[in-house]
Amino acid sequence: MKDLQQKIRSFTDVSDSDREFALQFYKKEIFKKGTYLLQPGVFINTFYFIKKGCVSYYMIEEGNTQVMEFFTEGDFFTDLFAYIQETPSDAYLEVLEDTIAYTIYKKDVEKIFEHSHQLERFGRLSMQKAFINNFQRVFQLKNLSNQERYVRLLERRPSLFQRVPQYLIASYLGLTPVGLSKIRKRISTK
Amino acid sequence: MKDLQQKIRSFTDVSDSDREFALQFYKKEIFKKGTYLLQPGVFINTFYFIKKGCVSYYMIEEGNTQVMEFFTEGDFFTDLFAYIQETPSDAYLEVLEDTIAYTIYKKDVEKIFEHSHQLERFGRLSMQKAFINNFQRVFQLKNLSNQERYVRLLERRPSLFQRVPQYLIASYLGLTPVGLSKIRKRISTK
DNA sequence: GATTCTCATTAAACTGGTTTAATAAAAAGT
DNA sequence: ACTTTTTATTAAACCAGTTTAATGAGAATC
Repeated sequence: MKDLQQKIRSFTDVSDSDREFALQFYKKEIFKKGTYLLQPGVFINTFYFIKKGCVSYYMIEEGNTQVMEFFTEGDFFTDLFAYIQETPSDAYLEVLEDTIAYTIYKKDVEKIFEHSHQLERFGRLSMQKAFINNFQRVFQLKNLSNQERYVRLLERRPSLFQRVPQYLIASYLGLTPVGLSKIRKRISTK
Repeated sequence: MKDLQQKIRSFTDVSDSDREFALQFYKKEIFKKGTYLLQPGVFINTFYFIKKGCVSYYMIEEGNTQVMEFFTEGDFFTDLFAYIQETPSDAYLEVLEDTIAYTIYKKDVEKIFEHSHQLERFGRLSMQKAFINNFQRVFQLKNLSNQERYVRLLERRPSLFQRVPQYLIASYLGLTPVGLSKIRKRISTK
């Protein structure tokens, strides 16, 4: 759990004993490609940390798959919207590659935050991080063209294009596969 | 500061003494229409709570004003992105109506979170709220048509249309004024 | 090795927006 | 009250995407 320890440390200073307390609740799990960690209508009470692998977070709106996010190595994730609000999810979490993750139940996460002021702070800073990520998403969706968003994704997460089919990336960018293909062509011929 | 007290209470249980501790740092301020609370290049070290009035949060991208949010009565706000990251802002916070707000400095916010575990938790839950708001924004930008977003805004924040010029609402929705006008016409003639 | 399935590209017709510019109406300033 | 400024609508030309359908190429299955 070195990677998980390191991740926690990257947010804020937590004492060794606090970190030990937190880590005891995590358990390592392996998920096969094609597994659903979550489906619509279900309550989600698990938080995940990816050690190795890739998971997509998407919804189906009027028959169209809408990819909200891809999670990869080093990401903490869950359907945070349903998790926080404690409502049935509208989303899928689908394992795109064989994945190794550390998992923890919400009730244990709450025990951790309850355990000390420092760990509660870790919780606040984690939420800040989640906010920042999401804010950048809003910024890009609102203020950048589809082409600009494609180019940025290519720059910032190039490995995604190696491991995820293009039609899912198109959906993530808010495009159809045809639309993305056109953009790629436009770029390559100039 | 009844409204501010109530707002804090709505997040989590905080003892009377903790609440007193927090409230001491807020001061009431009045801002005239047209005032900028923030401009690009500046560090923001203030958090605001609106008692009465309206403030827009926008950026200028390639010459175009891009409204990210409107804040009104009962909203906690700042340029949370620049505030968290402690980087110079890219944004404006412009007072759209004469506004009464309670303001607090970041260093005092940090004192508050430091003061007790319960207040730290209040901080975490506030961040969760900010995340949820922003998540819904991503959802709508990605998965709804412009027309659907317009209709929803009309339903959910009808008073905005009374107090904010339409071209700013267009920008908030990710449209030009001409585009919004067309959508309004399309809806009214069916 | 042949077949099937999945995925990316292309073409053609279409659509919901944009840009630019003109007009009208309302609000603000003198 | 008159003028100026701000805001919303409309029209016309345009464009970046969509939808549908066909084609091709690679990977998986038998």
